[in-house]
Amino acid sequence: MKQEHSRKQPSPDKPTISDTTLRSFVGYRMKRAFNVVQDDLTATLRPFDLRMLTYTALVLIVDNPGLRQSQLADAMDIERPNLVVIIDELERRELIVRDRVPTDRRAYALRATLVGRQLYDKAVAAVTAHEVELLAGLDNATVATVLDALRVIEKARQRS
Amino acid sequence: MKQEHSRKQPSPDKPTISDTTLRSFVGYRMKRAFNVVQDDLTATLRPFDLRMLTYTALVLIVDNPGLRQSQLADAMDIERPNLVVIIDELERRELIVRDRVPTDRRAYALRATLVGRQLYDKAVAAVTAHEVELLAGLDNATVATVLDALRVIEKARQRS
DNA sequence: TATTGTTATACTCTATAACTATA
DNA sequence: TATAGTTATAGAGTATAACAATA
Repeated sequence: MKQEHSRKQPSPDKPTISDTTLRSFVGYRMKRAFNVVQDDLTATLRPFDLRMLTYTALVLIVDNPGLRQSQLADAMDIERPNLVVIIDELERRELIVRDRVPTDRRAYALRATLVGRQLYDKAVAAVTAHEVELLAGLDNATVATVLDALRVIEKARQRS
Repeated sequence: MKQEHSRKQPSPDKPTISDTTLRSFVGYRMKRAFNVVQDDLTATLRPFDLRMLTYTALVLIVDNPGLRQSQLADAMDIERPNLVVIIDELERRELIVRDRVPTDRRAYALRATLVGRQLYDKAVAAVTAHEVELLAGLDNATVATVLDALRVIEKARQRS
């Protein structure tokens, strides 16, 4: 998924396509806005050789030293098999280590290395800076309202 | 992408993983919320044998009769090659037709059939109903604020 | 030469089934 | 039996290069 959504400049000759019906859906607006956020994130993480998934995994491991792969998969809302290659990559780059858990020799305790924590610091700072720029057009109260609304939507699934 | 994000019930024995750092990012919240919205959309469209992409294409064709494939690809923000299979599927199901454009015999004018318009009506109604349910926890002013903020974020890419 | 639609191809993300080694 | 991690595999969504037909 190269996912760069290249910006086409508006071609002034062709008639514009109406997406009025779709615009009335919050889901459609969320997808379009999220595409922009994700493209920005991808570009921001590229200098660190991280993708959204490797970044997310690294952050969660730094913040939760010793967690198991199955816990991490749960937290990331992905299946265990799909986490394996992500962890493989982070381990190969010596950003994290897989420690055997003495009390349960089936499991691995994941921990970040010093290099991993240093990359974490730089990547989190870069993503923070880019988000500030991306949200520059919104005041703090609006952002707070949006975050709150997103939480309500995220939790809405359990009611269904 | 089966993408059902199965709800795991909280396991009360295991320690909970902290995602405090990630929660501070709007992008992370948007992804988690959008996953819920997309899962709901997928489930809503399943009875109509539509996916998000085929649904989006059908809506845009009904709303913009006669548009070209390249225009539709632009509107959907996907590459032309990826649209071909989507249009193939809609045409095979006789929801749309590809009419040759007399003035430019390279291009196709896309139009919905009666069956396509009927499916459109039913699908749009179903999606609308599900969105109302999904947003039940939010008042109208909040939804309006969120929609406005999403538009600002979507447009923010052009400033970068 | 440039554009429209197409084919072929590859990469990423996701899901399921089945295996191993432990418990 | 059940669980943790793994392997193999398949299906979506996306991107690029190259082609034929037409402009």
